[in-house]
Amino acid sequence: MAARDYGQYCGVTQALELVGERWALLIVRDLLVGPRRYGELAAGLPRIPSNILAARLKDLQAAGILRRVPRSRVIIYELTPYGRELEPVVLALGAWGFKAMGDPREGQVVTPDSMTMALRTAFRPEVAATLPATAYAARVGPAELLVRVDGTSLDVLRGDGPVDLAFAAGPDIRRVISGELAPDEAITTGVVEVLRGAPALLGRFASTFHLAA
Amino acid sequence: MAARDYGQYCGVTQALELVGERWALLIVRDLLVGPRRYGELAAGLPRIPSNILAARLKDLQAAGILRRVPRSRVIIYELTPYGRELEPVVLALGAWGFKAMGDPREGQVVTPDSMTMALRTAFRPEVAATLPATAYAARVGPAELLVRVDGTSLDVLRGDGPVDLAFAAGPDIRRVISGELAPDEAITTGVVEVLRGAPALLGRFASTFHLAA
DNA sequence: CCGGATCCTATTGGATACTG
DNA sequence: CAGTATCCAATAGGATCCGG
Repeated sequence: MAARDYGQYCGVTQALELVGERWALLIVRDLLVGPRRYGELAAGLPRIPSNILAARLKDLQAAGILRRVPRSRVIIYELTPYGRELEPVVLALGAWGFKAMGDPREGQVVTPDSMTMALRTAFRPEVAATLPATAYAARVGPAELLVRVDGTSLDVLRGDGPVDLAFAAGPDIRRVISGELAPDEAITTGVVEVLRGAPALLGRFASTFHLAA
Repeated sequence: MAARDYGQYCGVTQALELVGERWALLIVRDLLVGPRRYGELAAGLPRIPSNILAARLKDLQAAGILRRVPRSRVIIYELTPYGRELEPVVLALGAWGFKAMGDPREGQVVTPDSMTMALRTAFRPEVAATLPATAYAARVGPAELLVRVDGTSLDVLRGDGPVDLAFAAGPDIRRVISGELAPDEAITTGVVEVLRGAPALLGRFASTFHLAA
């Protein structure tokens, strides 16, 4: 889309010329979680052809959205400050798309980076501020995340650490976040499996992360 | 983009599968201003081929984003409530893209609907609330808009009416909105031509509509 | 193995002409 | 006016290959 011109002098068209091409905003989505190597991006976007990934990285770099940083023999891609300003766009798209997500289709996966951004989208700081600081270990499919909520701040990390509640769930966790499925019901029906900690803490999780459907 | 699947169970990918195709969000942008006929959409998107416009309208309708409404012999396209919820996405894109807009390129036009959405993007209700209600007639290129600000509410309409300030400008009006160009300087350099009313009111306009660059 | 580049095919988009 | 139909150009997808 970049080269082809919409022919309008307008912020929206300008934005779409820079990040409107297929896959571009998904690369940005993953880089919003943190700097990534080429192979990590490819792994987080399993269906992207390698030539397209290479082309997009080039385009996004030329647009000043990301930077290639050589770091001890490997190349790291990271967003520039201007690229990071796309976060509201990605969050708004994610919140809107969330409502249209039905049940997972055949072959659809949940990646750690997409899950991280989904949690950021659903995070309600004003609710979290009223609750005690809590750490969760959330496994959704193959994505294992350490989620730390403290006051109005949210951290989602890969890796382990001490947590108050550890649980595993399938993509149906969406129905808990949307409020369609009550936390205790999610546990009794097996949608969420509590691995460690007090099952009641899942209610706190559901209050902290919520998006209307 | 719609049929081709990103293969992820994620709000962002879901959104991009529905509105990620070329031209789709521009159709939504224009429909956010108001219901439009096929020919009006085509006029507001001068470079869209008619087959693409027809295809997008079909896709967007199938996705539940817009509706075709037969109204007294003609067909009107209007957003559904779900489609209207894309407004934050379009505003976020517009605000981000605004910063990357350089000077207008050859052949780029400003349409009434894109200008309307740009004003909505730049509107600062918290500033407007501190100022007296004001009506402006703004002509930017061929787009002539009646802009009414009252308290925290903004109305942008086509057509005429009594105004406090009428002015004409080129695309460089962007530099006033970004704060690059002071209102009085815009007038003395001819970037903005005041047609009726007190030139000092352009300062009020610039405070009311502002987007950082 | 990582980070791409290349090649070829399949789809999509663009320009224009045409029709109810 | 509100779209279809057609044909060509541009992009995306998929497999494979290459250099450090």
